[in-house]
Amino acid sequence: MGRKPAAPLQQTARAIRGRRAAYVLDDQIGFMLRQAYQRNSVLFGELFADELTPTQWAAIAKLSQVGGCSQNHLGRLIAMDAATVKGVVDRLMKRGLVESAPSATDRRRLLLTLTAAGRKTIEQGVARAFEVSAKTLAPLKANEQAVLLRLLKRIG
Amino acid sequence: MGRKPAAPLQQTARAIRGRRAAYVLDDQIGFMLRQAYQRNSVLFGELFADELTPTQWAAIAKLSQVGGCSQNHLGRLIAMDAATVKGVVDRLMKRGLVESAPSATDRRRLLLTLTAAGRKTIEQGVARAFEVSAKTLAPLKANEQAVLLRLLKRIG
DNA sequence: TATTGTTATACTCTATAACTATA
DNA sequence: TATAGTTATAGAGTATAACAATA
Repeated sequence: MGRKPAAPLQQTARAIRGRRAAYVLDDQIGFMLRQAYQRNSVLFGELFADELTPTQWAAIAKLSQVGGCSQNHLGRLIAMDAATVKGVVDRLMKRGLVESAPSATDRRRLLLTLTAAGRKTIEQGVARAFEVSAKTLAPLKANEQAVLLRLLKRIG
Repeated sequence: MGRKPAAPLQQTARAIRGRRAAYVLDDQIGFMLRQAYQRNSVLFGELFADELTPTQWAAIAKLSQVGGCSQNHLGRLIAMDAATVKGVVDRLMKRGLVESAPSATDRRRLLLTLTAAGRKTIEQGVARAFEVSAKTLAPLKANEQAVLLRLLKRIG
């Protein structure tokens, strides 16, 4: 299979020469990020049989990682707005995966923790979550995967 | 600045040796994609002063690129569900950026096109859209940007 | 004054099912 | 009949702004 010349580089070269580069939507980082994230979400839905959304998984995985924290702090850890994380946590509590208790030291805070069911969900989900990541990256060779992750982390 | 060893590779190596790798949310491709896309969206919102969302921009940019097409076809071009694209197009028509007319050759179809206002929005937005892409990629050097785009396109 | 959490509102994404018009 | 496209509806994530309680 022949490799096509990289469009983004052509664009940059043109810009340097002072000519107007065409705006090609499909070559823009935002458009690519959206498409890649969408494909990842579909894979997640297939492997998790729609028990949990990627966002809900992120919330309980992070909660499992840190042991327990306030609602707003959890939001900061997983890059979610206070209003957003509230909705996510509400749904997780309704399913009995997360519980909250007022903090003893600061009565503004709600201390979030995983329930026994929540911990079980993590235990049973980790292998599948790894598989989602592997399948998302499957089009790339191992060294390319590592490069992508390293670069992606720096623009996040 | 010292470079830290790449965690994903360590994880893979561990998995190969049969030991259980820890699931670190922040090292998963899906989590990174979501964060990067979110940062891109924030930059978009800043530069477009919330006149348009990234999705709406994608719709009119693609429409400008292809000249005109049916609603469902547009959805396929920008990886959007038929129901999703309908909402987006409805909002764009309400703002007078897009108009629709029945196709002459296949009367099932509605041919979508940009209005004069829509074409003006594209003209005035392209420079800013380029800037959004540039700012999103700014943490990376030029050659790293090209590598990221090339790899990302392959997992989208 | 700053922070935590809540509420209200709006847009987007996704999925399903039902429907219309045409091939 | 089969297909392309549209419409209706619902649940979820995202963000902003305004607000009350607490630190």
